[in-house]
Amino acid sequence: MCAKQIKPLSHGLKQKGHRSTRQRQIILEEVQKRASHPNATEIYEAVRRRIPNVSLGTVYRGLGLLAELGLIRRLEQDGSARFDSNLSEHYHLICTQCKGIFDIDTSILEKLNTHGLEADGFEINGLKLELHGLCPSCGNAASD
Amino acid sequence: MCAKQIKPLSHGLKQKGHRSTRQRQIILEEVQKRASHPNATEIYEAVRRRIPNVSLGTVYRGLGLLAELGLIRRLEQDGSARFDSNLSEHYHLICTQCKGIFDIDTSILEKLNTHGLEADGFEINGLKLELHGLCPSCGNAASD
DNA sequence: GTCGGTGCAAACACTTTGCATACCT
DNA sequence: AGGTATGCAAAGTGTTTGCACCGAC
Repeated sequence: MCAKQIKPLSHGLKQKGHRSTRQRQIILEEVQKRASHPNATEIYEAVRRRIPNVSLGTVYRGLGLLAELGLIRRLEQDGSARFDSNLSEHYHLICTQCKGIFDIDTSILEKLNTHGLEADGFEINGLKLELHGLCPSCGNAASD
Repeated sequence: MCAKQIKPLSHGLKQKGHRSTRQRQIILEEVQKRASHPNATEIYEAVRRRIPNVSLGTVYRGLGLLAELGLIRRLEQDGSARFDSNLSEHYHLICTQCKGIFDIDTSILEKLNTHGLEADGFEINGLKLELHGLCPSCGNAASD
């Protein structure tokens, strides 16, 4: 009982009849290793350092499955997918200059009012809020 | 004061040395005509009904220019660009079922607290907040 | 052994771009 | 007239998919 063996993957996968494979393990590890919200190509290259002949298709399928199972989060930036292993509720700040994505925790709402973010060195000049849910007609259809 | 002749396009364009063309006029009109946040293909097809041999490239270039000049807003949904002629500050609700995009005005923040949106028939189950601005390192670099 | 996963390459969807011609100013 | 905008088609980018083989269970 020494080496800490994390097994959230096989657990999560097998529940739904999916298999735990070396590729999926490593894809998950590589996403978790980065706080940088990597895109599929970045993960592909990282995985390829460990499994040289892994295919890009496998990485895309793996990332998609992990996101579907809720083991990672899928973001979208500049029209391409990015992935985040931070599952806690948080928001993102996108730097308009370097295009970096920074995690901002939910206390942002307080900070926005108190100018706390400026104290943290961030300079906010716009925000985009998307609500996800059901519109009236889909909501009604669902309850038929 | 009968026929309302809107001329924001030529005004906006010429300021920066761009030309006012039939294609751009019609592209703008077609975006303004829709509250549905159309994508480039939808606009292309609408424009093509009026200028049958317009090219998709022209539509993309036109939409990009109009967005750059601030005459329309560019959104991003499911990895493809969408356009919105509603320039007032507002947010979006994306229906998880029909994928429709609905405009929500800024009083949403109040409504979120008071469950006012539910009264409007929307069922919210997630939100995505993106802040846009400068991260500490880009902010510092800019002030050098 | 079975059935889902992988590697590979082709196909896809969306968008951008190079170039000769057309047209706005 | 001069230079920007257009039409057309090709190229680019990011992502998905079909299929034969491979490997987890």
